[in-house]
Amino acid sequence: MVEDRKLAVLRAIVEDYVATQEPVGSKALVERHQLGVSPATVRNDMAALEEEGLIAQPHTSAGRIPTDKGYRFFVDRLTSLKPMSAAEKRAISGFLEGAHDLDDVVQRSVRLLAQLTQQVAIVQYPTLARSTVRHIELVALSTSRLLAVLILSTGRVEQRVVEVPLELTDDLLGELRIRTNAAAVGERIGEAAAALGELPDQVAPETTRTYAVVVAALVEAMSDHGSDERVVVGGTANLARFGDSFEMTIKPMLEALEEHVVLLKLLGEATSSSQVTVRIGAEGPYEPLASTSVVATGYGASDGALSSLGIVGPTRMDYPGTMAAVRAVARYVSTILDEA
Amino acid sequence: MVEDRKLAVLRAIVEDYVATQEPVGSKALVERHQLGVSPATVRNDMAALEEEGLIAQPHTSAGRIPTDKGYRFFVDRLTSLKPMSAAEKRAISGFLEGAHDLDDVVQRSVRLLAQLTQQVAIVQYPTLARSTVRHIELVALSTSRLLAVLILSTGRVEQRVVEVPLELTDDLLGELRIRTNAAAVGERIGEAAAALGELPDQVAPETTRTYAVVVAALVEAMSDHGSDERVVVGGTANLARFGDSFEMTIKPMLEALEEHVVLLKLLGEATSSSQVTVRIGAEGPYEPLASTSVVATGYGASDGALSSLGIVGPTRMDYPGTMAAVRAVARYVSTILDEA
DNA sequence: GTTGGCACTCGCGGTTGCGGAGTGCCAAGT
DNA sequence: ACTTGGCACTCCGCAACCGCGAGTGCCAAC
Repeated sequence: MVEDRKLAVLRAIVEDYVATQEPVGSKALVERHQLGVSPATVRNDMAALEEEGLIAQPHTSAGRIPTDKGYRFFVDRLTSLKPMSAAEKRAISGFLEGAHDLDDVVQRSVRLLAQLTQQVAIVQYPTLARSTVRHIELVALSTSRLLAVLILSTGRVEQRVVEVPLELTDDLLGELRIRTNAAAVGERIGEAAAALGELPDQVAPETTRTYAVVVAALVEAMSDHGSDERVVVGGTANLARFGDSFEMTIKPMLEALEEHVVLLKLLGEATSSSQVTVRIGAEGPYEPLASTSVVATGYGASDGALSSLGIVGPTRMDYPGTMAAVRAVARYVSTILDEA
Repeated sequence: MVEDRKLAVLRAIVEDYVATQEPVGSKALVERHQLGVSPATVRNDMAALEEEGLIAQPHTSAGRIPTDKGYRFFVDRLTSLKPMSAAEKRAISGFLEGAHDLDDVVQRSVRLLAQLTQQVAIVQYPTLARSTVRHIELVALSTSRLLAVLILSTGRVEQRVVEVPLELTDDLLGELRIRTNAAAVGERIGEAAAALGELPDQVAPETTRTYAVVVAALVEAMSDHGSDERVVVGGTANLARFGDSFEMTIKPMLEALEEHVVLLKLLGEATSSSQVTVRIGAEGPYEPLASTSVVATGYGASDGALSSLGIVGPTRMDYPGTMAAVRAVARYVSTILDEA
């Protein structure tokens, strides 16, 4: 079938270009892949593929390279994730095994992902939206200041120092502790914030203001880092391996990596899906990264996708391998979070 | 005085080279600075400076650039920190004002430092060694697991999940909580760990193992992140401004920035001193960074230097400005920590 | 629809040839 | 004892040039 061979040619071009990083010509193609046809035939196919906008030549009389559209086609139709080898699986679980902390899990995931894909890895902290309040602890610092500690089911801990208008006695502190915990523990942060918000009205008038400031701090701790989510980046050293134009790729990339808001936007699309999402070149929302791709997926405990992780690298990358690695890491991290 | 002029020439060379990033010749020098002598005279001085190893020429018949030794001389003898302008001071305190978290303080400091110096900024988390235990909280997760939360005077919070061999009752948990707090609160982590270590022997035999595992987790939380200190990096995008050779400077830098152990070593020398320390080029312990300099200083609450922060950049940098910025940020951060 | 042949294109690497900035040295001046 | 102008020399950087070779498109034959 002619159509079939054209696609085989596209696949071969993508694979060779990814491997060698050089435009690939018709002759080299038939040598490296068993297409069973002559270079001339391949040339005809290439002309057709170019017509369709799937490949392009950097200059007349050079080999072809895939266009963004070509990669898109390749990813969507010509590839299936290659499963991880047993050794790789062992490496992954081994790497994530020893984590005792939420911070630690995230940290290790980034490192792992960067190492596995040889790209720049990005991991978003588990979103708080779905997490519940595990415990609230209030510690007196002086007679007028206390430390409010908020412990969430994801293992995240937030803390705020609060100045209170009333002198802090043990009794008052105990009462605060009991009431805030009663109102919030076990609730999702949305409901917890609401329940806490009503507390000040339910207590003796002279303590209303005190309750109000403490509650305000807790609610702020919930919403603050809850919506303004954090990301961690790793494997920046892999930028050095890109060999791509510094100005075009590396510089904008470094700038983007500093802007966590941008990263969140890049990952954002993938958060909701447990599929691996691929954004190729200029498909994304952020122009400076027009010559890079993002491979990302949602992850999280079994009660629904909580957050996302992924990698960003040059459009010319090993999509099947990268996608498989991203998926594998996401799954393992999800399991770990489930256990905790 | 001839000696004086030679030093003026060295200073001029450093300043011009830092500004233009190009080898500076005798003619350009007399034009840009009022040296009051002819180019020929400057050439003689330059020859002398080269003799002493303070400057060098990249190739015959090019201008001169300072050597590491030249920079050293410049930093040690020819420069004094230029004080921050009022506007800069305001910017600094404004930037750090709104921080409510230890994480937040560190995060903001990195950003601030990176922005101020236009270099890559590194901030080490306040060391735990001198900090004291503020509170220990134990929360039951199930009948056999509890979450141990350790709150330190620096505002740092560590947490560990512990599997206990005994069924957890409220009584047991309360007892654990009271005893661990009694043993540890107010102590430096060294003493706290020691005091906690004796706890298991002082309780009813059937609870000894339970105490032991909880204490082990707490002690581990103290020592773990206490010795293996954490650092935060920011302003990587400034690498792009270096314009230096990618292979020589940027690549090893990216690699070093990933290796937090290396960064700690780089900052390490400065931790103990409240002076601003400058390490120029190959003076440092890490060969790949032979063409970069580190400007760092200790910072921390008034009870002694706790930690360190600084920047790393190309040897060709504005030392006076950078040193001033590093010192200013360190001071402000120290004040903030003192208040908390 | 496939294939071999052929003329053509064009980027890349190496070479060559200035121009200019900068130097070192020397002899003269203060 | 320094400083200075002059001068010959060096060598980098840049631009132009050239030839090679990979690769293409097209066509005529199968």
